[in-house]
Amino acid sequence: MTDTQQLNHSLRQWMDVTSHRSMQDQSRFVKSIGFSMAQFFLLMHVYYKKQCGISNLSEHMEITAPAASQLVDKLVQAGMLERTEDPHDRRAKQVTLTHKGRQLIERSIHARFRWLDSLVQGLSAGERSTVSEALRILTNAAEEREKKVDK
Amino acid sequence: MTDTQQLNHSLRQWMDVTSHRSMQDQSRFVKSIGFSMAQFFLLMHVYYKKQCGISNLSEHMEITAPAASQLVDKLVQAGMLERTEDPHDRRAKQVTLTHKGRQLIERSIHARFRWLDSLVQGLSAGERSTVSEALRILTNAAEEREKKVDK
DNA sequence: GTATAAAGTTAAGCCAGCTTAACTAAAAAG
DNA sequence: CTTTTTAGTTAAGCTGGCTTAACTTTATAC
Repeated sequence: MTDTQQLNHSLRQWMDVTSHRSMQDQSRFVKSIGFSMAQFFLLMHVYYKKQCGISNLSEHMEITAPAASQLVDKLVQAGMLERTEDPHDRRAKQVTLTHKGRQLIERSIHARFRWLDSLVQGLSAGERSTVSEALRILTNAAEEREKKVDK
Repeated sequence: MTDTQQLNHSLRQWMDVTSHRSMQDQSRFVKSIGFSMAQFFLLMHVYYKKQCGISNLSEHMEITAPAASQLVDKLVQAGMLERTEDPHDRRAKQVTLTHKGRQLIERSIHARFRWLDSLVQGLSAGERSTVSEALRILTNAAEEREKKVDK
């Protein structure tokens, strides 16, 4: 087996295991906090964007502007989002997370983190350092890639 | 920084990057094939269970039995699931994926796989082997853990 | 400065997925 | 062999998220 085949195999196996897990966990978490997937996705996007407008959200989530507007509305009412006027363009709105909203997303990330954490709990010191190094490599690669996509 | 701290840091960073990505991709994929999240989750569960009953699904997805029954119904009509009578207990139904259903889930896994794949594309040979080894370790750990949970 | 385009909202209506209630049929318990 | 429990379905009704259509307000083009 060549190195490339080896890697492809590892990737495939890993995706197979995690695709199951992560969806399940995510969906349970979202349900447990009483939000819908749509609402959660939206909050997630704002979390990573830090700040964005309605049209950005609608584009990103592949829904119409009214749908985005309404979703934001409910999340503002729920105290998760803040919607303010863009000072540079008074037509536009700036949507940002409130403290409460940010906490929620961070809790969800932490919940996912715990699963991975429990996995490495049983590993030897050597295995841990290999995993640690690999994750560092992958994270960097992901960030590099993100930059390119953002153009 | 100790090894443990190092690992924790790597884990946290990685989760931060992937939690964004994977949800987004998943949601886009599901939308693109014209299914709902609920339907997709259900298919996913059947895929990993190989075969299961309505009550199992309802329990697993945390919805009522009628809801599960109805979801299954639509997916049977869509040609994704097969619903047969359990020979050992004629009250129960055995729900399994059709060929078409299995293909769909495999395509979704493959779609996620492609993202990871594109990440490792730019890595050096040394980095690749580290990543490959780490994924192997993690996959094993996940499988071990799964066994325990299943008791 | 008028016309056009863009950002967002409001309103009306549709559909999917969920729930509860009421039911059928088969198995398990007594 | 009757009673109770279990597995699943059907029906009615609610809600949430989505869409299109119509509108307001601000920015951009000519």
